[in-house]
Amino acid sequence: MTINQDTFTGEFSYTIDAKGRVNIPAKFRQSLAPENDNTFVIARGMDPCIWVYPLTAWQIIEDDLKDLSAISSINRSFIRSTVRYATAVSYDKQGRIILSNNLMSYAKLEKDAMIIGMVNKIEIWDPVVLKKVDKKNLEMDSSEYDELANRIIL
Amino acid sequence: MTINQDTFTGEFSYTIDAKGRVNIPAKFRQSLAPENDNTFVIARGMDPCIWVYPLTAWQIIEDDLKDLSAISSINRSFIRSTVRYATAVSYDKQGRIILSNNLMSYAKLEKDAMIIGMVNKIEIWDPVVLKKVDKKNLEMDSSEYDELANRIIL
DNA sequence: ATAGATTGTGGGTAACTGTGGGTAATACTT
DNA sequence: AAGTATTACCCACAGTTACCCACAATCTAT
Repeated sequence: MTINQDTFTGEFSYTIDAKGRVNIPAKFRQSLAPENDNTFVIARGMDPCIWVYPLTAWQIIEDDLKDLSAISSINRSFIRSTVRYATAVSYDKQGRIILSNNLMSYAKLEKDAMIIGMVNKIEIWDPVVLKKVDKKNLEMDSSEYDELANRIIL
Repeated sequence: MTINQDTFTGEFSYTIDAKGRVNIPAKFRQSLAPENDNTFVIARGMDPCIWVYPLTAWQIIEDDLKDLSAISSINRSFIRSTVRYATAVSYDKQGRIILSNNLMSYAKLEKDAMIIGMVNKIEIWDPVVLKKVDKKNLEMDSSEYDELANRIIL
């Protein structure tokens, strides 16, 4: 059962094979809208992970980039760095996509991968890196975090 | 007789079987609005228990999460920690849902489960953990508790 | 009190999913 | 142009999941 089209939740553990292929969780494939044509766009995440967008969502991001002049230079440089390594990838009959070497080494991915639904996109993490970042976040965020929780969680 | 749609009250005791299935109390199933399509979303509770939302209630949370900008790292980690363990689950012909291993170990669930109506959502507790938390709350909260009671008329 | 329906619990089976590898087609190099 | 490397597509299999049926206990109604 999927929640919404192009909406992803949950955490899954997969392995990357010798050819650099990872499975996209069946649940995510099912919630991908048909217009996307079995295609995602992989890009550099702002955290040390790979971001995976549905094709059509990525197209909207690209359109927004055209209005970039209005935005600060900091945002421009961040957008440049995330967009730069973006690649469209379709999954094969078994539901796998191929990760580029660039992105794999950026996210320090090797054999194991944690795939996390982030509502409008998907993240692919190396388990060790993820654990580290989790720990760091636990130590840092709490007050703003609580404020968010009060606003959003019922 | 149900009180309101998508509103849950009362406490029930159930067993989790070898496949990780628990029954949703018939009373709760009956008060679940038809738009939910026999589907709940299970997620990590703020206490060591599982939170169970009606699908449509969860969709509202998701929509709010979509509006958070990914540029802020706090937003990102908040989204990640909220959505990560969230899974949509429909109940089967016998009225059972399947709990993920992740959530079961988070809530220390094994064989027995207490299912508690929390008005807009449902909580699933391990009986032992629940008893402990109840006891701790009794010792601590009394002043805040009174203050709440003054605001909400019973 | 009894019959019928409903509810909670257990198990079986067929379809699907994740993972590995193979082969043909394409691109690259010299 | 021929050989080599890379990519795209196909097949196979084991483990898991989703779905179905069964039954005992409880509740409802006459």
